[in-house]
Amino acid sequence: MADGAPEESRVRIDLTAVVVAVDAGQPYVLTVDTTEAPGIALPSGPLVAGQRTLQAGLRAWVEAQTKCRLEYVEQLYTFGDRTSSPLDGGEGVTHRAVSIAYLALVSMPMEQLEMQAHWLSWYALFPWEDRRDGPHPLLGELHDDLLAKARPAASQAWRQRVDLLFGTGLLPWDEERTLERYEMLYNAGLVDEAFRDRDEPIPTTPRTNPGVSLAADHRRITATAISRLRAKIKYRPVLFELMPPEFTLSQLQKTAEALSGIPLHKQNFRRLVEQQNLVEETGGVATDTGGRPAKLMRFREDVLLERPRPGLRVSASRRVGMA
Amino acid sequence: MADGAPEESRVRIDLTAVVVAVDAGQPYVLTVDTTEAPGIALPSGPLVAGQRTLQAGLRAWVEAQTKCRLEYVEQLYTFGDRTSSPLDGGEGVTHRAVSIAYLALVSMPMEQLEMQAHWLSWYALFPWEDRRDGPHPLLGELHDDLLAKARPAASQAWRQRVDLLFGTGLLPWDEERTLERYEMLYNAGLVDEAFRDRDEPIPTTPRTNPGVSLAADHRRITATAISRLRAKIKYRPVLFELMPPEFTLSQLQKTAEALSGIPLHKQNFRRLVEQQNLVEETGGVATDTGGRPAKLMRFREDVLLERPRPGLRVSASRRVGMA
DNA sequence: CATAAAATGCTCAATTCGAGTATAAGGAGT
DNA sequence: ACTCCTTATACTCGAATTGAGCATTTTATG
Repeated sequence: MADGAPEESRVRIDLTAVVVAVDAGQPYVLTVDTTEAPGIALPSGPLVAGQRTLQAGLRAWVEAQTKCRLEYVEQLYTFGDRTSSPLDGGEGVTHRAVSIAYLALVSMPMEQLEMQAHWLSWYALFPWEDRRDGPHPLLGELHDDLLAKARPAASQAWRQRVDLLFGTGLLPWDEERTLERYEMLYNAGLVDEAFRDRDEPIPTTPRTNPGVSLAADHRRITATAISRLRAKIKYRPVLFELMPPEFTLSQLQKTAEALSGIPLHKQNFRRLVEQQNLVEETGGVATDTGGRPAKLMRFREDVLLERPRPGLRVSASRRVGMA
Repeated sequence: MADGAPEESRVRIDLTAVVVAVDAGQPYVLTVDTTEAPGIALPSGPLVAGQRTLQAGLRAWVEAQTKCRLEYVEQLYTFGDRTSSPLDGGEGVTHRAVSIAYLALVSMPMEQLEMQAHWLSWYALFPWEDRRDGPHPLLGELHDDLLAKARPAASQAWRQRVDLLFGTGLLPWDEERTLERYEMLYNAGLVDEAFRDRDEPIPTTPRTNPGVSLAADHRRITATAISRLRAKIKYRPVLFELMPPEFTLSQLQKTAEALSGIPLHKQNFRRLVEQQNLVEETGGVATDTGGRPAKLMRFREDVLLERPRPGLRVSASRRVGMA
């Protein structure tokens, strides 16, 4: 146990937020512009003395940088290994930064954000993760590029893993593996960060960087958030954190599809929501549907007390999405 | 973004490990004896300069303190809020510790541990979590004690939540909610740590502390590990990290039961394992079963490349366990 | 008033799942 | 060798869940 060794070094801790919102069926992350190279980053800042909890520190930073007030917040992961370059500051004290990342969900706020803050579509970061209209055209290219990276020796296992993650083959697409897919692309040198992190020039030869890059390891952190969120909507009612107080079942479905990136079977989706008793009618109707008006619903807060693990076990339609 | 403010404070980071092993159908955590009050703690130590990654630092500490070499390691959670007492050190530098907790799985090692290191049965820490022979006798008491804590105002919701977590009622037991149960007990002042953390004397009046206490927030960290592990065996083949190279299906089942704390239906368990193609026969048989010899199995490493989310979707027998 | 667009309701077959029954193959005791 | 006990393994059955599609209702639009 922690002998108070003199060698002990205090490191800097950054708090980083992936703030997610969905608007008009599109998912967004909250970003801030920076003056440095990549230009776009997640809101973040160092943990400072005054803050009573880590979360409080995070909220403060996000509000300061974006004027966005957080609601639901959960811890994601603590990064300390890779991208934070171990540039020692000098005399015995290590300056390596550890960053604690959080996932926050807000229902799209109408308030004006800070000037330098923007909502960035998360499929701008990961185009291949959007399969709502079938596999993304980019997927084929990525698949080929990845296979080209195989060292002949391990090529069998490599090929299998590529197929597993990017599934152009017989294996089903697993939408929760966003992080693993990003990491595979990173390791294969198919995203710009891979070169940037090693201070190599970004090659322009065979392809263009698929998706927008972010500062530091922020794109990786965002991938972590997506993986987590896509998994979590299946067993916890977090989806409702993204919804306005009243919504139609179609809007709810659109939100679920936006997050998971796959099309859902409409009738089965309703069945799921209803039999899980997640929502109740408000009495009102939405008439701007373009067809039969939809009943307005609200989340039943007390499901949290009733059901052991409420959530929407969404799964892709078998046909659709494989078009 | 992180303006290099002078106010910025460097905090101390502890790396803490929950090392899990299963032996003879019983789950254990690796502990070290300390000289301070609670006497027992998880292996842990501060993050120091030399270590290249957080995991490497963790492995080093655990090996140094226990002589146990880690295999599978995954990050659990970063604690910074609660129990780490915010005793400021003085002059502008905060001494609050953040601790990054890891879950490690090893197949029970035969090597001798360090003197002060021991394997502690995790149900010594959380007796109520073991329902392999039906609900633990302690559960009734806990349930009553918890209900007694209800402020009359919120009593309805409180009662529901108690029932949801400790389910003496109609709701099914959710073995994954170990952490939430521990936290409820903590908040209700039913575990000793609740008083210790506030420097209050530990009351002896109504009851005895259910389960063994650990140093600092280590019991909470262990609860987090259990929750995570119980969830994870359902969708990733982590169970095999705890098994010897060859094993029988019964041993595998015993291990699954040890972790999840619930009895499983034997025939269905085999069906699951087989249809998931998680294992293959080695050819050998185990004759020390006390009955018909069992075929020896080994884990099929390549399932990691084949199936999208291999795991054992274990679920309790409906009858058994409610005895 | 016909038509299009959604919303909502219902059916059906294929799996999956919980549970139970039946059979096989050893060892221990007589 | 035979009986009994114990565990392993095989197979069956009904209920619940799930993927998919068809049918009907209710609006707005032209």
